Amino acid sequence: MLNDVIMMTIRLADVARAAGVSQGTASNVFNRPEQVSTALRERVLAAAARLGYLGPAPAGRALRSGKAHLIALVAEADVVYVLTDPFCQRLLAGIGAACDVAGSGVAVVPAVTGGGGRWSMETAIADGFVLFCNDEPERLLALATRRGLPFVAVDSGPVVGASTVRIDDRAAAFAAATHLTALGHRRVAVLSLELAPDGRFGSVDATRMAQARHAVTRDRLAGYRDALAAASVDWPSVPVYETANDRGTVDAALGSLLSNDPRPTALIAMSDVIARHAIRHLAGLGLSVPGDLSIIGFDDVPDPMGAGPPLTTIRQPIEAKGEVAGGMLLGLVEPGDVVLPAELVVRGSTERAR
Amino acid sequence: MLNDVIMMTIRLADVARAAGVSQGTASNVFNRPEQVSTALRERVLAAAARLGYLGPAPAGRALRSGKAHLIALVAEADVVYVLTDPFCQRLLAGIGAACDVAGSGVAVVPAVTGGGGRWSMETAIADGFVLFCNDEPERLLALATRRGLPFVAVDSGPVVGASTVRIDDRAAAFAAATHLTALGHRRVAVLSLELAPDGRFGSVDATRMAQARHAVTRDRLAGYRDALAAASVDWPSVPVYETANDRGTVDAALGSLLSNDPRPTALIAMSDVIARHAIRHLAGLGLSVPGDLSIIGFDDVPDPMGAGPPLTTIRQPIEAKGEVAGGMLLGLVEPGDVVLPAELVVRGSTERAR
DNA sequence: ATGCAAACTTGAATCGATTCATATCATATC
DNA sequence: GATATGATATGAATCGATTCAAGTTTGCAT
Repeated sequence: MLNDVIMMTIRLADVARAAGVSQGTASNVFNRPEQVSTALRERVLAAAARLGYLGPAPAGRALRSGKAHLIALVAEADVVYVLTDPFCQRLLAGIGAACDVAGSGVAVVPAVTGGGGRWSMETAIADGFVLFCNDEPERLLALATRRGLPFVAVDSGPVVGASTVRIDDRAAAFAAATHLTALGHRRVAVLSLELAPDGRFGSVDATRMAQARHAVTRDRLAGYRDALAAASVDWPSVPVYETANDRGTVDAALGSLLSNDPRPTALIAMSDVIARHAIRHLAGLGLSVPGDLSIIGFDDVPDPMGAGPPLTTIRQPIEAKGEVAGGMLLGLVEPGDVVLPAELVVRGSTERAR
Repeated sequence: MLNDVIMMTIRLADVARAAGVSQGTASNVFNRPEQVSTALRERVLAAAARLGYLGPAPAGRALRSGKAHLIALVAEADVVYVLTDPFCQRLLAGIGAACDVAGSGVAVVPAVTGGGGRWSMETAIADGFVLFCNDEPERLLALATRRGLPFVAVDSGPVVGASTVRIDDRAAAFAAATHLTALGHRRVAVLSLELAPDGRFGSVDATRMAQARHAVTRDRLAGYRDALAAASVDWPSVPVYETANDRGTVDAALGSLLSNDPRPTALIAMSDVIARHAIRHLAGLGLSVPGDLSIIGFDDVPDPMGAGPPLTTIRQPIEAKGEVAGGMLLGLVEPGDVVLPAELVVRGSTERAR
């Protein structure tokens, strides 16, 4: 024992023994120093230093205390996706802001892992989850409920019995479409996000539209419709195309859309990403924005490419969404259904119809 | 006991008892199902379902197994800073890529926390750390060593006994400055990152330069010097200004720099952030880039503003840095001192001197 | 001296799982 | 029929701390 050459990790119990105090006291030295007399505290600390004790082991502490001091952003996607997507990045930064004030950490967690992965919402050591619902929220909500830890859903729409954070997508979309009609546009088309996660894209009819399951998509669509109808544009004849928020599906949608005669004078994109892909596609065809077509986006995320005209869009407070959601989990914000403000930002991608 | 109304969490032991097997067997059902006969496995699973067992509790598992399935990016900064800084974001995405293949998660950790924060490199439950050394690495390295978990340092320069990931900053800086001299520029000035973390900015003399502690800064400076000297530019007379990579210090540096007569024809910025601030400052003065001055940056990070001319710069593989560092921690990449390639990217912010 | 409250310590229980050496049992081999 | 083999199952030890009721001291006023 005395001459043991094997390097062993020092435990709190070893420190306590070396200092000649109980383990409870040793624990107090590290966790509530004011409870321990100065002399004893120093004796224990000295013993700890002498033995090379590294401080209370986080895993043991987490097991016993039930706190991990970590909150996680969960999405139905890879870790890389979350860390790469501009929306998620800003959401994460917002969560980080809340964590910084509470002294917690932030992690990224896929809802489930494939293969032998051991890191998912089911296995993550965390105190709570922020659910990023970029699609029907049911699955994520079910998983989170099953895990039995607190959670807050972002962009899920209202959920009974759960805390949620969102904007009024319908009103914001109404403002977006109204901006265009106010500029005199009457031949408009909508480039939508996915209505259902079934891999179907392209032209959308009324049946399909009624299937929209994701709150955000459904509400934005409703807002566009209301605004156009309010301006006496015949909604059923407005072309609506479904895209996957990526280059391929936007290109395909535009290819089909632009063969319509007469061509629309304005495009309503349900995201800035879609809007920018559209602008790129149009540029490839020699069409200018807003000269030939006006385009309005949604979200107000910076352009990773740094190219193209500044986008007219709806600014939504993404960081604030994260900060509120994280704050709820950390006891900084009253839980509930929080609706944050969004606003129209007019830049250079829209102009008066000719 | 039978009529206990209190909701209690079900433990593995409860499941084992209910299924009439040992706890060891119950554990095997969840962790090495192939070790357990089908009949028994189903019996245990049924008992688990009946009791509403949520699966092995992560905290208990982490304590016993010593694995957290999480790796963390550590910086001497807030969580928000890391999640906001474009360099860190990409580093994080690279780490995430490695995590995705290994089935691990990724978190952000400040080196130390202020106040009562419980989340720092000392307390995080993780399997290893990626150290983002944007300054002298000593402190971070010491902290990581003290914590006793594996770590990999990014941008620390070589460190004996530790794994590191970096680019050849000196060679890359040489290429940057050579690009300018090859275009005929002879009156150049350097906008540097911080040489020492003491809050001193502005004009840098030889003494100060010799104090450069951060490997990246030191090496880039050396590269610029070598390249300029190789083109017979008198290095001691080249103005070097230290900035904090932010608007204020860049503005101040340029204010002083541009009063020199004759004015430089080219600026060498040690980061794209500095370069963009410089361009903005010059634009405010009615000076155009590259018309009036050429500017070269470093890093190749996208412009969050999406404005200004496309920047000539050095592209460094930031995601790859993260992926390699993470990979080392996860056993996907051989540990060691890895030097990744960087390359000159010529865009529109530099042109031939007149 | 005595009584009492306040301050400090202790010890044992507990958090929830994993691990591995050993025991059991049925089958296959000679 | 005896023995070796492989597949399964067991149980106790262990990971490393926190917590709290109960016990012991100390300090102070009377």
